[in-house]
Amino acid sequence: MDARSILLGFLMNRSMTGYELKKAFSISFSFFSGLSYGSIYPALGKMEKEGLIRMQAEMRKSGPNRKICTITAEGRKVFLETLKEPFAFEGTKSIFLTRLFFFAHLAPEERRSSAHRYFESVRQVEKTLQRARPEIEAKADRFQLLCYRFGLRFFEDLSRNIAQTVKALEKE
Amino acid sequence: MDARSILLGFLMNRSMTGYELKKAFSISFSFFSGLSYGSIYPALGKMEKEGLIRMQAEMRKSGPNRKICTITAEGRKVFLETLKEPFAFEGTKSIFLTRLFFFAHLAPEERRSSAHRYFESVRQVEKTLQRARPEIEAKADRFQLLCYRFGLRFFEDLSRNIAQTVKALEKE
DNA sequence: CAAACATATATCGTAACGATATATATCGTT
DNA sequence: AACGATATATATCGTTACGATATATGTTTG
Repeated sequence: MDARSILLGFLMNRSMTGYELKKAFSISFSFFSGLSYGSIYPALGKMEKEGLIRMQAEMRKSGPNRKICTITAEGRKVFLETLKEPFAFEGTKSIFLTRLFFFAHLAPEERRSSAHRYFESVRQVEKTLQRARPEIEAKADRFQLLCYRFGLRFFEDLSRNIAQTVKALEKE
Repeated sequence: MDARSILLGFLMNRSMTGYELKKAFSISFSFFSGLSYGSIYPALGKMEKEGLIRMQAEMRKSGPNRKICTITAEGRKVFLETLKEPFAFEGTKSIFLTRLFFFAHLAPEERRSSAHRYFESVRQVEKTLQRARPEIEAKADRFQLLCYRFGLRFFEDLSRNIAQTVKALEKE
């Protein structure tokens, strides 16, 4: 799914500004998807032109002016069609494997420290996700909870997998 | 690592054409990284201008003309510097979780069939990777073998994780 | 002998990222 | 009261990368 479909997905529930859409990602969504403002605002602008959303400018006395985005009937239709399309595995890019692939060019000590530092960074993200549990459980629907649990297991597996690789690097 | 560093990494071992570089990906590298011609040729052109590689045009009587890329001393230096930089986890995008996140908008039967089809596509990639074993073991160095084994475990874990999610979708 | 496949390079439009610019409002602190 | 830091809010710019497409030659196969 491209940026536009994801934005439409969020707007299916309620109207939001570009800023709110960005925040929506950082809460429950960030560990498996994410969009920057450089993607959000151009996508919103295009979708308004195409009639998938409406944007109402709101002049406020308190705080900077906002543009509230509301999905149209056409937008809902397009989103649901996209969601119904079948989807298959997409090759995931791994910075760790890309680096490991060329590790022959590093000294043994550089390999070990580099891999270990990466392992720690993964553990850090894992812990952050674990701590987000109350926040996510308060807001998520049934399927978003499945996403969260998938994420927990994913990081558990990933940690174990990297640990095994680090171990293999250490006995050389 | 960006496209350029990966291309330099391959050129560390031997000189290659853009076409050969593309093929190098599809063998052992494709399941965790990959570049299209739309990335390769512009990146090679730029690196030649910057003096990281040399490109020798080869006029052949048999077959289309080629441009053989050779890494320079400066290119080797830049690659090794990049490889030595520390790296951390980068949020991985998952088409499965992005879809699952919005599954409330699908009918139960659509959810089940969609998730199951995705599961099958992952199994398919897993099997392809398993079958590539002899080919990879023949060419890979110690670290590239670690990449391969990481990949096998990764798909094993991923399959199990998706299967659990599919199971949760089925009992509703 | 034609079709299909493999070799080989290159560009175009589009999507997306990350950085940056701009502006207002609030909150804490000295 | 003044200051800096943080939060709210929109937008664009340069760059990277992808996927599709164009172009051309050579080889294999039905």
